[in-house]
Amino acid sequence: MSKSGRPREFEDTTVIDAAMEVFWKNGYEACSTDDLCKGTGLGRGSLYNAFGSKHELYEQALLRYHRAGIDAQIDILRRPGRLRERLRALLEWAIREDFSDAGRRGCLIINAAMERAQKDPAVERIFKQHVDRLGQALSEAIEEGRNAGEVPSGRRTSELAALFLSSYYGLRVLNAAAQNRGMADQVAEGVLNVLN
Amino acid sequence: MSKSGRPREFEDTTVIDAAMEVFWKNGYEACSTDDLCKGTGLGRGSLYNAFGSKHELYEQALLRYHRAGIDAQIDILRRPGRLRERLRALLEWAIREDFSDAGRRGCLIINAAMERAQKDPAVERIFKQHVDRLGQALSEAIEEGRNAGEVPSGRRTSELAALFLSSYYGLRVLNAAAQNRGMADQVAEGVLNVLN
DNA sequence: CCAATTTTGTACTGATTAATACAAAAATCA
DNA sequence: TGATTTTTGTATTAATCAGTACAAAATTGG
Repeated sequence: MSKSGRPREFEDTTVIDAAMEVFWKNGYEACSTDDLCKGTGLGRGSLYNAFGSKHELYEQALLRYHRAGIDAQIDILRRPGRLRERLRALLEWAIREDFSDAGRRGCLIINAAMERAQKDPAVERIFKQHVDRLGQALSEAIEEGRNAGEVPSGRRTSELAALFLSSYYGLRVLNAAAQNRGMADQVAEGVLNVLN
Repeated sequence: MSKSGRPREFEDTTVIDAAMEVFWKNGYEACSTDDLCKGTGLGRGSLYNAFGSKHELYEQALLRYHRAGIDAQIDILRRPGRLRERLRALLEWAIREDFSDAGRRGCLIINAAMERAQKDPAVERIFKQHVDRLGQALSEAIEEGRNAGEVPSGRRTSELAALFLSSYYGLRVLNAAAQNRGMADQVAEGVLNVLN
């Protein structure tokens, strides 16, 4: 064991959460290491000593957001009840997020993917995993709904899942950029009526 | 009239197109005025003399992309034929764009909106206009399809248009970030089967 | 208490940023 | 031709960038 030395004055997860807020608000390129110091309350020495670089901290923030977010979404999809109500709950959760007072930040994973997936393998990997897991959970929910007779025949699960997935991401993009609550509600209505 | 002085050695539209490519590839924050000089072939003097600032050039590039893009999309939706085929043509056009050799740039308007709509009124305005006009054209096409008996009854036009719109933007986001051709085709299939 | 170790804050680095200053170049008009 | 005007390229600016150097501070083990 190494001699322990001066103890850290912060919790890693607390700092990562604070950094997440900074990246969420500004994006990666438009946020400086100084913004991160101010947002986390750490000095440069501590921040670089603990996390190595702006990019490593970004990865940790994204990963943490990804894990918490995907769990929340999957939980909603696995709650008891009819398929239609579970899908509605997911859409309403997203709309609530996108129109919250926190101010138009959208979904950090989508923001990051649009800004950086093309040139940042870590971002691409996390986004793909996020999409994969949500798609998987959607497929399972739809299968259950089918077994309960809640899915119109003649529609494949994979195709319905793809439709929901794209609508869901489209909804979140429209929400983040256009902030039109009426349109958001119409999207949700249109999506759910696919099950009629 | 002012005395004419030394004539410009470039065409404005050509330079804006070149700048568009630079912004498209890099985004706004991650591209420097030097990148723009190299991409357009102009020196700093010419560039600033003609366009004023990085941001003004960005606006012009976005506006030009917006106008050309929305016209192309609306043209596709107004072509003769059944509604289903017109929608398919639009989706296939988008997929072709997103998987072209030009390399994973996605839709410049969506990229710009995700990066900047929140803090840049010009970007927000252009994005909203883009969405509005595409939504309008979708509604008109759906109405025509309805009159031709191609739309299942019990579905409102506004709601179908919102569903197509969100799916369309979601598709483009998924394409840009995940580059999964199989998923793209499934989305298209799922969207079109809403008309069954 | 002291050597060893780690964290912390600050000062600093060289690179890059958007934008400007300005003189030379190239045109028009008288 | 020469006064006037605009464009062009280059040099330069002040600010900001991500990251580092390093000594003081704070801990543990002996």
